[in-house]
Amino acid sequence: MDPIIEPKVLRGFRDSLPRTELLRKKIRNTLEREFTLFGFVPIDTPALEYSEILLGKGGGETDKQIYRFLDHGKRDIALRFDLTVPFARFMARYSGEIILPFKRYHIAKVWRGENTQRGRYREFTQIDFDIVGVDSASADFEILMVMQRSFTALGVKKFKIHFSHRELLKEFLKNYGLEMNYVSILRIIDKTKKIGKAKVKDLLTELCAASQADDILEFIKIEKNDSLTLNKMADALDPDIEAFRRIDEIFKCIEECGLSEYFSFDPSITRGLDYYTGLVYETFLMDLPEIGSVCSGGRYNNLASLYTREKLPGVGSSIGLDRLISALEELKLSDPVEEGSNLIILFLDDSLLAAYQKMAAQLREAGLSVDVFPQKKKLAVQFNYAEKRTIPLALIYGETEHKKGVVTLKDLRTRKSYENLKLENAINTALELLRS
RNA sequence: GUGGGUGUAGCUCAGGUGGUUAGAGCGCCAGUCUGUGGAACUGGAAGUCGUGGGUUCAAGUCCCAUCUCCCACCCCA
Repeated sequence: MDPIIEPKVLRGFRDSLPRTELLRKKIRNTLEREFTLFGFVPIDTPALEYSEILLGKGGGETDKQIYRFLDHGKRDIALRFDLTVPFARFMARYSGEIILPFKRYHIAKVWRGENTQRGRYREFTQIDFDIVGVDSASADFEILMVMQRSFTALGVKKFKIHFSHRELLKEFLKNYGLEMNYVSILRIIDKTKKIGKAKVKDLLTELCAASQADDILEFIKIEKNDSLTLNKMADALDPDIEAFRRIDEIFKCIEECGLSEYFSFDPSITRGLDYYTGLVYETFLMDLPEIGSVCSGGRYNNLASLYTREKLPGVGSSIGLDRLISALEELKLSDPVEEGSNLIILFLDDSLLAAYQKMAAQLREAGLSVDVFPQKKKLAVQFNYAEKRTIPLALIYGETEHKKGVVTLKDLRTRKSYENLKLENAINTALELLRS
């Protein structure tokens, strides 16, 4: 005998069993329905791109742990590690055909060769949605509302979208002459929720004076309510700057739509990525704060600068589907998915094989999803199979039924039989039982 | 990438200080039961002890390497 090859999968990669896959599909459908209600349209891009496209000219591969290799034609290529960079390339390529403002969503797998951990894989699905081609409060708010609607549609009740505006902090740091450390300071502040204020202060004092670190921490603190927080910031800065006006307008939208309970102005939100220029936000599940943000993003003023001279502002958001699913499961918000069909036709007699298939076709015509047990076996085995696959109904048709020209329908959930039914009556009864 | 832990049948786990053919429960298959299943009983299949080396007369048990998963850092989704 040949040796057996172990059916293993690559580290950080996973199979998805029907139960999981059905759940993923359901969540995708829910989200896609929301996106569509807002007028977003789907796009897709290739998994593989020229490395130059993904890495930029400098080829800063260090951070992203990109899967990169030569193909058979010696092309230097790589697997996409996010959906934003391919989107930028996409926009540059089709700038002539796409009508702006453009609202798209993109649900696809991405790959990163990073070290694995629970909820962190090397292949995972990302859900991005963006509005590009405008820089306006309306677009900013619309993205926030898509997020709010999406989580509500998924059945999440207690969540909060924390948002801020990067310009505010930038201005603040400029006053202190710290703008050259802008990005490093942003990254440190971004960790506040995770590592706590004391540690953040330690890290900050490596970059500036201790008193300045205190001032920064004071600046990013959330006050009792949003307007107090805003007032504090307005006192520290020139209250006339554009960022305040933008935040004001967003607040008006939130209030007007009655969504205040879902939003919180939080100056400690900065996002680690350096391409954000305006609004930034993260979403937290109140019953599961430890998993961090489940949906975040922000405004950028130049999406595709690497690939085109055209300036393309936008605002967008990204959800990690895998993390979202494990969160929903932990919160018991993902109702168990039925993986079976509606009805199974039991196999009692070899001579009736064709009759079973014909009946199945008729039942499917009526909109039922139908399994035919594929071979003759003990009834107990057939019933057990149906039960394991959570098939609620069974159709029994053997010699006795065949002679009488009737069928027996059985509700496997209640174990109640409905005998001597004509097939049409059985179909109606089945549809009725499924509705209950 | 750095540091720590882990790995025995499909699943959950037993297997003091190395010693003959590696066990249990659940699950699976078959039968008792020629057309109405969740019970019981009887029997059965199933394990390269993660993988590869080494030490030893002898290794699931000790040593080394490697892989997996988990935890922290990093980074983020």
